[in-house]
Order: sequence, then structure tokens, then C-alpha cells
Amino acid sequence: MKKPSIKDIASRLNISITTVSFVINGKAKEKNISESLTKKVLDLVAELNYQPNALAKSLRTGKTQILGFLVDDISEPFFAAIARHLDEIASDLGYKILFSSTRNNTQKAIELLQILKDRHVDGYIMALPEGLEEEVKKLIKTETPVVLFDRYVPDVKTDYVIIDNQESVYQATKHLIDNGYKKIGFVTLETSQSQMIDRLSGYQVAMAEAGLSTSVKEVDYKNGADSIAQMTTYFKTERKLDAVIFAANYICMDGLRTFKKMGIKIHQDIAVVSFDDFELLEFCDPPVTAIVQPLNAIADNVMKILLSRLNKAGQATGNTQVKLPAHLKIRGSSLKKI
Amino acid sequence: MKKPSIKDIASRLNISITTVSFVINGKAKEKNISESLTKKVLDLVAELNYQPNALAKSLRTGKTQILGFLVDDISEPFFAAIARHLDEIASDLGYKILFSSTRNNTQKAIELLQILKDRHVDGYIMALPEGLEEEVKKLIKTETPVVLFDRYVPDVKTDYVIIDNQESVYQATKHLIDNGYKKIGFVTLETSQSQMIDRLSGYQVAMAEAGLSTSVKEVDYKNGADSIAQMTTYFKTERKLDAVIFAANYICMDGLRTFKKMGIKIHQDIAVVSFDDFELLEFCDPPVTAIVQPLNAIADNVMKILLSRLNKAGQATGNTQVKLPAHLKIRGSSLKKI
DNA sequence: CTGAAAGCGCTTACAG
DNA sequence: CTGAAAGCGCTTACAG
Repeated sequence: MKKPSIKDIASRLNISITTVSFVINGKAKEKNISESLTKKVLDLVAELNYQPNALAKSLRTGKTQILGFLVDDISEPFFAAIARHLDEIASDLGYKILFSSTRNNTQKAIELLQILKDRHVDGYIMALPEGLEEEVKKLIKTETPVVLFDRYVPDVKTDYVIIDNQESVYQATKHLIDNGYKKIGFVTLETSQSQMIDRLSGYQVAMAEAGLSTSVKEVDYKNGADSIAQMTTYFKTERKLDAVIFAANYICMDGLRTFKKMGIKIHQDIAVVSFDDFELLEFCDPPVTAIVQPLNAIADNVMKILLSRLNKAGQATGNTQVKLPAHLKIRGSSLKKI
Repeated sequence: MKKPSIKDIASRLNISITTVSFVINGKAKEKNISESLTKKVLDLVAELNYQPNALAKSLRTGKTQILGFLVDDISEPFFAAIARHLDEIASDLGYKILFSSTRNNTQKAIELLQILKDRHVDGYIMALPEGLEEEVKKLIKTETPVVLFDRYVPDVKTDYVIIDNQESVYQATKHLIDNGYKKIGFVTLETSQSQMIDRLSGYQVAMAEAGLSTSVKEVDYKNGADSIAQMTTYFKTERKLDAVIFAANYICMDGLRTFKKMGIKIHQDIAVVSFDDFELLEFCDPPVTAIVQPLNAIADNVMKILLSRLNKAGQATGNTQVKLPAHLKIRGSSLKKI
């Protein structure tokens, strides 16, 4: 009743395991194995429901058909959505994905990376956590395929898929300016991650072009309550703001909570644009304009790049760096100034 | 520059790989290996940054330290949150988790299960998809640890962690009745999954006890638009409803969209209770009362049960079946009838 | 056309 | 106290 091995197949048929292996791996033709024998093997494989042991295969070939996926927190909607799409594509291609959350803990992230290495994953997909730059550089040196997404590190030469953060925020800011807003605030995180820097820069460029002065709040994120407290102070100080752009999903969530607490009305008191779209925005009154990331396209590109690397391992090709456009979904919160 | 193996360590020290293996696995004492030799091995291991090859170890021991996790869709907030907690606990214990989404496709689910089997995962955690009952029974017969959560199948004898669906909906229904509501509707999915059946039954019992007649809508879920269309028809037909309970997260989401489209006001026109809490509910006007599942407790219990099975494999112990209480978070949507 | 054998990197029963 | 050797289940270069 235990799982049959290649040996069982071979001995039952009185042939060598070599032949069985060739047939199973579709090399019967190439290796000139007779059709009748091929059929016998295939029939027995089907009868016994033989499944090759992936561990043995991996040990021998050095390939595991497993990819490592490393992000801050897999339960964040953006990462969960990307994970889902990646998993979908990968499983169609015979790959499985090991998901890991670093929980913004560098030490933990390094450990997780080590575990993925121990498991001999064939490639890595990461939203690179801060503090992992050196580890990743080492990884890339070993010729392991690594594809980054969401953000990149100029210093780390590798493939990545990002969206055009600067351009999308630039367009969103311009949209607000075009609709008559002048005192536009920008609420972001205190971080040096590329995607946040680029978003800020898109805002700054648009404001400068229009000759408007900027107002930036960098939230030092500890937890929701503290973040709301920081924003409350900000909005109290900057009373004259007539619009605000929130630079990320949960920043926006906390911003909307802050408005609720302070009795600030969307659009009526302040126009709002959110980076990242999520269900809540559609339910606000009025609904909130959002910069929408192309989730499918991100996942598609990541997998495409990774697969092409996997298929030509060793060949030092140049880096593929993709920058995808985001889409501004205009809703009631950013309509013309009243 | 390639990874050092146990052989490299042994040959460098002119000792056998047996000794190295014992030292690495902390059996130096037990095997009476001299302290000085133990230290030499450990030092070299540190110097070379030797990491045992997990594949070889797994092939030999039959244990992979990997767990399989199978749900409908990893990007659903409930599953994503559970996944995150499980991953957190598991990685502290040296286990990794392979996550898979079946996307409500039975054939796909069977394939995924097969892949997990091929990978020799040590145990399984699943929100059992419909149509997988027989496969899982086979799995359990092979003595592989399997822990179900979210729902169970009476027919499948195994460990599971669920919440008290019936009691929690019973209490929620009673809460509405106590607050003066009489025409209470119940919107659920057309499914035979245990958790949905139990939720429905909690509603029915509470209504019967109060001598009230029921109104149940079973949505045949295809997509959001269709679901909203079905609910629109339902709420048009059942005009006299003064309260409604939505039996799951995305059903509630679509219900709220339907209200928005129809101009139905929460609490003012109809009291609302949602099964599962999510951020949107807090932002509704008034905020929506929710039955909150204890996510941490679910994940904790699942892992506890699974680990105890892993540690005494083979011993046919009885099944551990845990039923956790849910918590009714009362908000403005279900306050006393106006 | 087919097979014997080495080897991937470990663990462990057995021997001394 | 320590080691030689078998074996987990595969793949593949080599031989005939």
C-alpha cells in the first residue's frame, strides 16, 4: 500500500529503471524505446497511479519547481492579490510558490531567505524589504533568478516590475489642480523605499509646475491609532488644505478614519485621491478617486521574466526592468472644486 | 564557491560524515563524541556557513517540514488573515507552508492536492472545497495529518477547528429581535457547506423561537453583478423586511452595494448584520454590526492540533474537534428599531 | 534498443 | 568514541 517507486515499475516489467525513467519523462522516442514497451510502462504507471517522488528528482536535478515569494505581509490586499495571480500562473506551469511574510522585521526576513535557500527554490519573487539589499546581492551573484516588484533598489542590479509611480501621482495631482484645487497635501510614509519616493516626487513635480507650494506629511507608522493621531495633528495644523493625496492603501484607510473622527467631509471639505483601489473607496460618500495598479499585468510580467530566466539559467543576460502604467479611476471625491 | 556539503566538512577535518551528521543534529552528547571534536566541527560549520541540504534530508527522513494549505482563494481577507497567522506560527517552529487556491474548481483542487502529495508535505490544513471529500478520506487513511477549518464534513472523520456558526447567528438574530425587528431576512449562498448550513440554522431556530416567519435568499453566486441583480430582485419582492443578516463577507459586500444602488438606507430603512468583520463595515453610515471570527484563535488551534499529530505520527488518537465562539460586535446598523 | 552503475546529500543501524 | 556502508528515489553519462 506504500507509494510505488520507479523500481517497482521496473521490476514488475522486468526492465531497467533507466528505461522506465526515460518513458516517464517523455524521452521514449528520443531514446529509441520501442512503442510496445513504452505503452506497457505507461499502462502500468496509470494502473499503479505512480507519481514520481519530487524530492528525489529535485535532489538529483537540483531543480525543485518551487519559487520563493517574499513580502512584508501576505495579508495586505495588494500582496494577497499579486500572490493569487502568481499562484494561478505558476501552478499552470507546474511551479509551486512558497509564500513568506517578513512582517517588517529585517532579521526575520534574512532567516526566511535562508530557509528558502535551504529549500533550494528555483527562483525568487520579492517586494524587497528594507535591510535585505546585501543578502539579495549575494543571491544574484549565485546566478539565482530574482525578480523584484513593487519597488526596486537602484543599487541592486536585477530584474524588476514596477509601476510608474511618479507619472501616476503626477497625473493625479494634475487632475486635482485642473479641477481647481490649490492647497493640495500629500500624506505618505516615512520610508526610503523607491515606490514611495517616486510617488512623492510625482506630486512635487506637478505642484512645482503649477507654481503651487507643497505640504507633505510623512507618517511614522507604528500602528493605526498612532497614525490617526499624527494625521489629526497634520490636518488641524494645515487647516487650509482643499485636497489631499494618500500615498498608500493603509495610509488612506487611516486618513479616512481621521476624517470621520474630525467630521471632515470628503469633497465638500477636502478632495481626496487614494493610491491603490480597494472596496471601501467605492462606498465612501462620495466615492473616492484612486490610482489603480494593474495587478494582473504586474503578476504576468513577473512570471514571464522569471520563467525566461529559469529556462536559460547561467546565461548572463541583461536585466529586464518593466515599468507599467497605473490608471486613475476618477470618482466623486475629486470632482471640480465647489 | 558552491555550497559546502557534509562531505566537505568531514574531509577537511579528516573524520567521517557520520560524526559530522551527529554533531550537526545535536546528538554529539548522546553519541559520546568528544567535546573537542564537537567544537571543531561546529567551528568549521560556522566558518563555511554550512547549511544542510533540506532536500537530501527530506528524501532520507521522509519529512519535509512543509505543510500544505488549501483554500478557495488565498486573496479573500478571511483566508489571507488565517494564512498570515499560520505562517507566523509555523515559521517559528521551522515549518514552511505551501499555499494553494482552488478557485472553486474541483478538478484544479484535486490536482493541487496531488502536487502537495508529490512534494511530500508533512501535513495539510484545508478549508475543504466541495468535491474533495473522497480525496481527503484517502489522505486520512494514509495516516497523513489533516486539519480542516472553516467547515467540516460530517462524513469525513478528522480533526477540525470551526467556529460556532449556529450559536453566533442565533445570538445575532436574537439581538435583532430584542431590538424590535420582526421581518428579518437572511441572505446566504446556495451551497451545502457546513458553515453556511449552520449559520442558516441559527437564524431559523431564533426566528422559530420568537414565532416569527423566515425569509431566506440563497444567492447562486456567479459574479458580483449577478449577485447584486439577484439581491435587487429579492429586496424588491420582500419590501417589508425591516432587518437582514448577510451570511458571509462578500455576500454582505454585494448586499451593501445593492442597498446603495436601490437607495436603501442602513438602519433607517433596514437593520443590517454581517457575518465576518471587515474595514468597510466600520465606514458605513451608520457602521454595520458584525459577527467577528476569532482569527488568531482559529490559526492557533489549527497549528496546535497539527503539530501534536506531527509529533506522534502513526498513533491512532481520537479526533480533536474544536468549536470556537464568535463575537457579536454591535454597531449602529442594528440599534433599536426606530 | 536497453541496462548497470554512479551520484545528488543526507541519516542511521551496525560494527568495532 | 568513531567510521564504513546502505539506502531514500530519482537522472544520466556510458557501454554494449
